[in-house]
Amino acid sequence: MKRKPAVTSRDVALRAGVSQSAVSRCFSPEASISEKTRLKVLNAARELGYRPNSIARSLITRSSRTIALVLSSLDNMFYPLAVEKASQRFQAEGYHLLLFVVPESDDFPGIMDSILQSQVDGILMLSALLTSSLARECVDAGVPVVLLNRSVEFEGISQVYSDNYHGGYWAGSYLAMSGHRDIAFVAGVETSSTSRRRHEGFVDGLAAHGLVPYAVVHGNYDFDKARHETLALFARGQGPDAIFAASDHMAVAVLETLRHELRRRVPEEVAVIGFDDTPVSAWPSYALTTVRQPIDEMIEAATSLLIEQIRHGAEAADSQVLPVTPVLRHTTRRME
Amino acid sequence: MKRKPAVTSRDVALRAGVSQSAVSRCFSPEASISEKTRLKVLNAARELGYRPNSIARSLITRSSRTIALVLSSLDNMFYPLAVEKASQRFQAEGYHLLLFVVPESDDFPGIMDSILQSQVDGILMLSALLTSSLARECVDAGVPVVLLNRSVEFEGISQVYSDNYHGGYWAGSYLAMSGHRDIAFVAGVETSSTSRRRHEGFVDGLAAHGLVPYAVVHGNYDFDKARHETLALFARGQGPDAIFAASDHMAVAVLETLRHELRRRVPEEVAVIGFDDTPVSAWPSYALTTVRQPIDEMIEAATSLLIEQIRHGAEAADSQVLPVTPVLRHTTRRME
DNA sequence: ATGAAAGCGCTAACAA
DNA sequence: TTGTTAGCGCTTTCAT
Repeated sequence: MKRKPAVTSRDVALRAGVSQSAVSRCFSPEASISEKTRLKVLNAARELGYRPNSIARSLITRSSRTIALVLSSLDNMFYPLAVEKASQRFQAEGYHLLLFVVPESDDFPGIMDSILQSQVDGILMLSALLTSSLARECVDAGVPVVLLNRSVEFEGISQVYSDNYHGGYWAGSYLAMSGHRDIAFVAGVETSSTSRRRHEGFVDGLAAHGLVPYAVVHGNYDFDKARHETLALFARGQGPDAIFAASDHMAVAVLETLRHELRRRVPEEVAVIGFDDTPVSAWPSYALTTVRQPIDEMIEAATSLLIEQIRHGAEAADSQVLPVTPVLRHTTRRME
Repeated sequence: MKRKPAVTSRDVALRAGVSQSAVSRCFSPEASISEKTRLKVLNAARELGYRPNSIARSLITRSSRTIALVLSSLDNMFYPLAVEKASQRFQAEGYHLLLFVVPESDDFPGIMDSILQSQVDGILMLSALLTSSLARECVDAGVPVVLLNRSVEFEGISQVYSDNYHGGYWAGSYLAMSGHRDIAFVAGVETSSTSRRRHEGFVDGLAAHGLVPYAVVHGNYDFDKARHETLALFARGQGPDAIFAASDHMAVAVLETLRHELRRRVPEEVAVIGFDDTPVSAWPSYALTTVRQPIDEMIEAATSLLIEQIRHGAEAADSQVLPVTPVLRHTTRRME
């Protein structure tokens, strides 16, 4: 387990003929040190292959300069994209990223414990697993948390989300205005606030045109589950003439099932709308009409909020909601 | 920056009326301690909300129980899948994952420095950026490295890769045997050993049937670049009657371009083969014939190798090559 | 089984 | 500007 004894600042000090603290100062930007000693130290350091031990530094500064990024799956491209963007931002700010992929079924309190033990400076949550008691633990431990597209009934925690309600509303009313009457919703995970808000918006959007949903099924944000539910939707009766899915990932599953298993033409027989606007929805084979979430801006806002809160404490906790944008492509009919 | 003073083992010791080392022992599994004190300590710890500080532990044990996972992009689904799997494996072994997404253009030596400073116990490289001098630094620093689907001219570093050469060979010879004569290759990044080996295999596979490539273009593993190169392939002359792409991600770009921009029927006019077998290639709209990389097994092998090496030192360095499997779907014609 | 004491490698007062 | 000193919170001898 142990490695060969590493080169320490003392070794460098000895070799450079200066004190250990001089070496330390050499490696912290704002410390004052003469050019002469700086050079001596830097030389000795290079010769010895010295690298400051950031663990020791963290211990004393009480800051690991590390952020925990928590999510439950990477198979919806929304998440890889978010991770990539977050990684860039944090790297630019001098933070490392500790990644936790926690399947919904896992022992989440245990994971939270392990996250808190790891002394991260902040937590960026893209997963729906944070209960309010867990949230309280974070706040008690003084660890800033920002939730992305999640919500928890606990204040003092920042949240960034897109306007899921209006996205759902737009989808519902757009489909209604396009002349559809039997409009189904493929929801995400039942407990997810994101899916619930989209659902609510959708229902209200339909209601504005005197409609109620043809059916609501649960796709759990999962490809295969969405496929099965689509099949089920058409198992008896006519089936819907339009489907709104709570994510592009599920919308693609719906589309594939419609075209290749149910032999329905899209959008002529059944229209489809997704949510997210991940790259796949722009691919010509799908050309999916969808509700765009401004993912880059969302990550931008979330990281800024988190860093702000790390620097200035809990009073910086805040929430932001970003607008969504309809993207019209070819899985819906042109209105009139 | 600093947080409220955390609860330390001393606080717990005071409260429980035992020594600080007793508290420490309580939280290390193999230490000997009486049931009585254990209970006292555990109670005090709970009351105080104590959580061992893993930074301090790392400092003394010289092991952060953290692995650096380095990759250059997440937009090819191969990588998110790999990350997810790796995360599970490492989590199960009690390691944390530090994620580094390093665009090829970035200052890689600088990043390596930052990785080494962070005192990770090991590095899993899914990126092609490790030069041999950087590799030497890792070995000098005593940090085990495992390369996945990469290679570097430096020994003492473990490598895990799939049989890229035979994958390429199969693609080339299969297309030749299916009666194609003008077969193009859409390569990945020029410097990537993975793409090069696929290329070599492909060329030899054609040669076995007396063919040479119709053309070789560079898609850089990028969707848009692959699309442009596909367009270029058909810009003058007839264009190829079959295309082998070094990744599914590019193969999808090829397919989309072929069908929707060039109006070629696949596989009747042009056949397409990809590489990876990511989920997208199984989607009915593509039904992409491809060469499957056993991604789970690859990650499994790589993580095992890395953990082995962390435990038993550099002499455990080893390499493994895993077999690939052709997956016949509908972007190629049935032979004869 | 338990406690005292010695650090791990570093930063941050404080003095000089 | 520099060196001295005192820890950060923990694990790990070494006695007891």
